[in-house]
Amino acid sequence: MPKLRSAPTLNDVAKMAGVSTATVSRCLNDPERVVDSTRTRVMSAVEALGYTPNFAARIMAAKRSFTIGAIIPTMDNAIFARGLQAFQEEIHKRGYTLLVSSSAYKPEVEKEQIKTLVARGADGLLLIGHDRDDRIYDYLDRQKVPALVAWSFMPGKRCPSIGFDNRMAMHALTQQVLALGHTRAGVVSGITVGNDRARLRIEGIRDAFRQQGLQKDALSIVETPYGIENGAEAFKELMSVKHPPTVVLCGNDVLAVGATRQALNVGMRIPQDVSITGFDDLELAQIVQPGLTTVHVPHREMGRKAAIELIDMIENGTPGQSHRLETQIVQRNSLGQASGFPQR
Amino acid sequence: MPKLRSAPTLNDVAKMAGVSTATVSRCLNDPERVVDSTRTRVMSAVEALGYTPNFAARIMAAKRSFTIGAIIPTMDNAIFARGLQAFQEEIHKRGYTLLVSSSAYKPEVEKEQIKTLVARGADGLLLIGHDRDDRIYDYLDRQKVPALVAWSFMPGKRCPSIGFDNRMAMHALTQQVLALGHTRAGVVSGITVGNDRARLRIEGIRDAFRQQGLQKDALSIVETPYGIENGAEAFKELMSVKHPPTVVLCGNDVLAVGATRQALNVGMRIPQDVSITGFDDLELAQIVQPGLTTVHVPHREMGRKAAIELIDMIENGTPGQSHRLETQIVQRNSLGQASGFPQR
DNA sequence: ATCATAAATGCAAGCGCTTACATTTGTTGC
DNA sequence: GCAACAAATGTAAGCGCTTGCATTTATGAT
Repeated sequence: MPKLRSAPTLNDVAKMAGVSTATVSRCLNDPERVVDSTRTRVMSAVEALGYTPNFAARIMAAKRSFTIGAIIPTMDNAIFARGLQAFQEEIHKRGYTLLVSSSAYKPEVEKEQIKTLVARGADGLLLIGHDRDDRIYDYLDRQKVPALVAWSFMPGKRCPSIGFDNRMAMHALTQQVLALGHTRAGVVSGITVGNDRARLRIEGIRDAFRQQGLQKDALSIVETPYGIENGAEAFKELMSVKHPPTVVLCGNDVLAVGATRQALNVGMRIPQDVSITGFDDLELAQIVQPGLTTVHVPHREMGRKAAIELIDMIENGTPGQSHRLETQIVQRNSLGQASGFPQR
Repeated sequence: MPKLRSAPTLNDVAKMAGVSTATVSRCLNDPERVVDSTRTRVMSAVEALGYTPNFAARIMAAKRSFTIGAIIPTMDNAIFARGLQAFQEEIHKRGYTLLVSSSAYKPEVEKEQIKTLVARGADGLLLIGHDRDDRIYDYLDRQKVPALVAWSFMPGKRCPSIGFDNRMAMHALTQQVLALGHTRAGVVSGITVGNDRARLRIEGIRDAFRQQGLQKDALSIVETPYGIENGAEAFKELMSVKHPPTVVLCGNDVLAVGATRQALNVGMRIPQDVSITGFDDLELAQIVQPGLTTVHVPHREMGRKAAIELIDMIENGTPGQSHRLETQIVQRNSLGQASGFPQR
């Protein structure tokens, strides 16, 4: 029976070059260890056969894959794109490949993806935010796969993190808002369950209000999934009360853009009639009219640092160190004084 | 010497449950084949040990991974996000996992990523556009990994494709533009080398101009990488001549948004002073002011159909069938009459 | 030449899983 | 109670690669 032609293996190459599989393997992974003449012979056999190593086999034998996995909540908008791109560039420079998958903000999907990536031999994992079942961390420990959290900075958690202090950043922005005389604010937050970033941003707002001695009911909060449409809906909801807020603080730029569109649609002027702020400083923020006042997050730097730290954890077995990055408020035109302010 | 505690294997589970590894394997992959009582026993061992199968081993033994790879040119903006999300949802429904990587529009990186994904046992591949070295298709054939092209529709190529006719779509848009009296157009295109989409869109524009009997020099074309900033730069360049075009056709929405910003920055009114069009109909297009007239691409449908087709190729060994999707021109406000038109 | 030493290569044991095939156990009809 | 068959389980051979160790070959000092 004729054997099906199938992908060439190490063995085929070895036979063709007249050497052992070990030598071929070394040729590929550690070329200095084999003498020039054989190497040339082997390489031309590789070429002639169009051989590519089978990673599954390689991973299994070497227990090392030079692959890093990342699980992000969504690919559907730009929130994670820039940082991840930087992450990928950096690890690529160091000989690793990135595999990404998205959890759609669903904890159980994330769990599954983590297992998939680990089972597939990822040498390390990049995760977003700290919020997840403790058993996942146990699992990672047991499998001895180092993981690093980004987009959040909370040292002392089970996973080292590279990011910024969501709470303080939002706190600073809110202080600025309050200084402009606003006393009633609406908040359009992302879904907070399983999302520490969203939760902490709200806390930051609350901190500032408390500090200013404002009542609790000065704040009305709506939670909604990320998405422009959702931002618009939430804005509508916030505005449909007797004394609507004079400013709407949004959990991110995508929501803020939705809010902006809705405001414009119903003929409100920004910031004269209502102020709007965002978070992230995506490209969107400078495109929308009026330009969005928002919190700038150093996405690329975060991606790069995360890559460096994670690879250190992988290669040197270090526990990993957390890094805190600075955010910065970007003034554009969507935030103004509260109407009627100053008054005395 | 104490053995390092390491991840539990099939063997550990088998021992704990007092069965053979074969039974455990069957429990996991084909539960009906094992009787209830043993299954319970095995499952609780799995639970107790926190066992997860090692994919590398599984792939190697089963020659099947239930993984599909996708290589997209970039994750840095939203162009591919929506379609890919739909793709992922659909394959997930059918029990597959998606692994994504991005080539940064570099052919040699793409080639490497393809090999990585194949070597890693991907059962099938989703590729963007047809433009690539023939040897890559040879390689895919040899490895017997089915591949499908999206974002392009060109039956008869080596790979079946699911997408739209970039040339016709742009042709239709340009006809509409010309009907408004424009006779000099600027074009901001993506880099055309290795990018059939970009090239075909330009061809579509040329077709329409030719049809209208317009001179060749009525068209000035600038190529630039995708990116808002680049769009702005390109626009500036196009406008810096004696008789600048009255309309700028952009290869995609991202470039168009950049062009829009630049126009606004130098005080031009859109569309009174200059018209701008895009391609893709990203969310961006409705956010920018004025709303962008563009070509709507059915991203989600494309993603879904691609998933269905590719899985059919994988599971039934079919050669794969190409599907053509319809695009649609979306009128917003960035396209208007040529200034001074109608004139006679 | 000769022997110690280093460099290059080969040998073969796994890595953790699936699966054809063999064996055991359970079921059914008479 | 037993043959005949089906269902459940076990056995063991790989899948393609890496790598510790053994062996061969080259190098160089004497």
